[in-house]
Amino acid sequence: MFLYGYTSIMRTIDKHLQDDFGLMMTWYEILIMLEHAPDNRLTHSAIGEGVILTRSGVTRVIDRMVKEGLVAREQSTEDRRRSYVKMTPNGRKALDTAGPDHSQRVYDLFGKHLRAEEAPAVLSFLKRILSDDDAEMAQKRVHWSGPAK
Amino acid sequence: MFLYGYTSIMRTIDKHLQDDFGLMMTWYEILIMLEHAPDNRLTHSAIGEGVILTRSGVTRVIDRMVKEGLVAREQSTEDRRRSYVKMTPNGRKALDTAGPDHSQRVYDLFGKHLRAEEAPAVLSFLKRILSDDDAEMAQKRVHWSGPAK
DNA sequence: TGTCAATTATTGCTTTAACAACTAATACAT
DNA sequence: ATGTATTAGTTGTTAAAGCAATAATTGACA
Repeated sequence: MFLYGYTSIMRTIDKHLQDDFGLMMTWYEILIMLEHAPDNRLTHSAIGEGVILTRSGVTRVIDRMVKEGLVAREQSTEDRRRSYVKMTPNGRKALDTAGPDHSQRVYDLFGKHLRAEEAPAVLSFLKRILSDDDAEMAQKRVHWSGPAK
Repeated sequence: MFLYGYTSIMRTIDKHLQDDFGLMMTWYEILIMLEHAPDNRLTHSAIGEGVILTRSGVTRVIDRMVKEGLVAREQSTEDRRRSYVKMTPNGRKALDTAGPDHSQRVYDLFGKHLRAEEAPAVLSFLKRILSDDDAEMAQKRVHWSGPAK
């Protein structure tokens, strides 16, 4: 079954990241997001959308990451409700350390198995699934972002 | 990103199952396993392997399912350490009710997007990933099944 | 056959994350 | 301009699941 396989693989990846680098997978993904964000910082909401976490979830994850020195919070000046989360040098270091190893692992588990002839079919299939899900999520987001109605 | 998309889809499925039928996805999967098991019953360990849950996790999930009347525990007579988990008529009813709807949903989210020309490539790709993961899990299982060493 | 090892399940404790209620700040409408 | 609605984030509480330790059997072998 798909579900089984995927879950199992995710566990594997997660465990490696944690055991080898002390990084929760969520942390890793947040660091990746920050790496690509302008000025290496994002609001809580942006993070929540990227990682699929509720607002309270984000608050707490960030709390832990702050405690570990991977990110820092900066109050926004334009909109004082907002908190920016910014990657610290320490955070970047963690990312640089874990990154190659992690990529390799993902490659071993997924990419390695993708043969050239299959690539187009597989990719277009996945793309279709995801874009469809995005559409569905767009509606959900209302629900997500606060108590519906 | 794969991770994002998959997680998001899983959430969608999970939420529907819960909202519409009051079934946790794990419960649903356990019921499916039981449906195909001889005499509709399995030991805790077997369930744990199928659903990817630690032993304590299984104990507790089953506790809840028992409380909901979906399954019942039967002490094994041959090996008195074992507890069998058996699907109750109520459990079957729940499965029959949720099944078609759930299948449809999975189809909408995944299957619908698979075009005939792509099917062979996608399937063989997935198969390779999973079989490789199985191999890796075989080693893990030691780890899983009890404190390593 | 008696001791030591392995297996099966349960329980205590901790962590992660969701939901709901709340606070603070900003946007909008009249 | 002021009251209402929205939005951003935090906190309290609860549920699910992992790890470690334990109990109860069963297996192995010497």
